[in-house]
Amino acid sequence: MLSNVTFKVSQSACLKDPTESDLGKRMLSESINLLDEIGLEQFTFKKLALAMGSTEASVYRYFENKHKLLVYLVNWYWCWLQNRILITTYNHSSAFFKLETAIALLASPIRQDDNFEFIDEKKLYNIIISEGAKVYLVKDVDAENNEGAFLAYKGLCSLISKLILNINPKYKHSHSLASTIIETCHNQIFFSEHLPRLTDVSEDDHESLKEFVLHLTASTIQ
Amino acid sequence: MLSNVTFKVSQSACLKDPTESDLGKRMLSESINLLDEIGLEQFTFKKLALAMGSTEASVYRYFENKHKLLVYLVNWYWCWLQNRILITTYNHSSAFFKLETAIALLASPIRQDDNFEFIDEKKLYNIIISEGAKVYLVKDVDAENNEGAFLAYKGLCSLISKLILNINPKYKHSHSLASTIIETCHNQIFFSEHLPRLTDVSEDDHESLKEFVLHLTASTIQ
DNA sequence: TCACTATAATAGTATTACTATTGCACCATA
DNA sequence: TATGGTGCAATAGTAATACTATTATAGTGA
Repeated sequence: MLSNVTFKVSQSACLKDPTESDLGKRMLSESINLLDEIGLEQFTFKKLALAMGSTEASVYRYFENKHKLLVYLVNWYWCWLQNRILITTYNHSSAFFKLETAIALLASPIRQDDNFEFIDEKKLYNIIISEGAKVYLVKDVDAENNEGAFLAYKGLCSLISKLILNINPKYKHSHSLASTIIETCHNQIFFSEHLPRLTDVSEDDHESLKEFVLHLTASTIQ
Repeated sequence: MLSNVTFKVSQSACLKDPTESDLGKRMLSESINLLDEIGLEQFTFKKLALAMGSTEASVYRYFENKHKLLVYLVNWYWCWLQNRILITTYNHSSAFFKLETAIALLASPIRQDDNFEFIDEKKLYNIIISEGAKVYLVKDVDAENNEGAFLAYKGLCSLISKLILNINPKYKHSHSLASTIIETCHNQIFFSEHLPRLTDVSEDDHESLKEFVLHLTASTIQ
C-alpha cells in the first residue's frame, strides 16, 4: 500500500528536490547519520560533504542552510507518521482505538520502512526527539510559518484533534491536547535517556510511556 | 521577605559570578534584552559587548560561551520561580491550592520583581518560552547534567511532583506529569503566539491556558 | 613608593556559514 | 559526427562568528 509513495515535503525547505537525484538521496541519508551522531550544533555542511564524498557547495544547491535541511527532515517525518497512523487505523472504526494507535506510534521507536531505502527511520526518530523543537524555536518562526514549513505538523495535530473530538465532541481544548500529546511523547523519551529525575519512564520502556500518555489523555477527555 | 536573597545559580555555568560586579550585572541585564530581541541564534558576544559598551573578551571572562550564559539565565529563572511558588503558598495547607498556584505562576507572564533590579522578569519569561528547551537539547547534555546544570529544573519538578503525590499518593507518574505541566505551559504560550493551529489558547489568554493545564492535571490524578 | 592582584581592553586566530565563478557531462539539433 | 546549449557539481574564495593570547590599567597592602 505504501510502495511508490513519496511525500510532498514542504517545497520551500529545499532549493531542489533531493529525492530526485542520486546525490540528493545520499545527502538525506548521510545527513540523518551525521545529525544523529553529532547533533545540530556540531553539524556543518562541510562535515556532511566530507561524509558523503561530495562538496559543501553541492549541498548548498539543495538546501539554503542547515536549518532548512532540518525542517525538511522533520517535515518528512511528520508526513510519514501521519501516513502510518492512517494506514494502521484504516480498517477500524473506533476513535479510541485510533487515538491509542497514534499514541503508540508516537511513543515508540520506528521500525525501518523499506519503502524509503534512503531514510533510516530509527535514526530520524532520534533526531526528531533531540532536534525537532528547534525547527520552530527560532526568531523567524512567523516567516517560516507563512512559507508553509509547519503544515505537516499542523496536519498531524489536526488529525489527533479530530480523534479527540470524536470521543468527546464537547471537549474544549482538543488542539492543545493534541500538541501536548505529541510534544510529551518526545520530551519524556529524551528525559528518560538523559534527565531521568524529570520522568518516571525508564529508558526504552515505551510501554510505560504509552500508558502514561494514554491515561492522561483518556482522563482529560473522559 | 525576598529582599537580599540571591540565588546560587549553578556555579558551573559561569567562570565568575556576574552578580558581584557592576559589569556582570549589566551583562545579565543587557543579555536578557538582546536575547529577547534577536534570539539565541543571532545573539553573539560581540553584539552583547557593543550593547553594554564593553568588549567581547570581557564577556568571555564571565561566561565560556553563549550556551553557558543561557544556562545561567534559565537556572536563575527556575530558582526564582521555585522561590515564588514557595512564598505564595507558604500560609496554605491545601496541596491542591499549592498545585493550582504553581500552574498559575507557570502559565502567566511574570510581574517585575524589584528585588533584582538587573533582571527584567517579563523578558526573561519570554526567553524561557522561546529558548528554554535549548539548554538541554544539546549533544553534551549528559556532561552538563553531571556539572549540575539542571539542578534547579529538577528541584522545581520535584516540588510539583510532591504536590501531586500529596493529592494522590498512588499516582504512578508524578515526575512525568510534573515535567509535562512545566513544558506544556511554555509550549502552549509559544504556539498561541506563533502557531495558533496547534492550540486552542488565544494569545495572552493566560486564564484559558491555566484552565486547560489545571483540568488536565486534576483529571489525570483524579 | 613599590610590587602584587584583579580586572578589562587590544588584537589577534581558527572555524563556520555562505557565495561567485569555473569546469564538465549530457543532449538535442545541424 | 560536429556544435551549441543546458544543468549540474567542484573550485576557490569572502564575511562573519567563536574563541584566545597578550597587554594595559586600576586598586591594595607592605
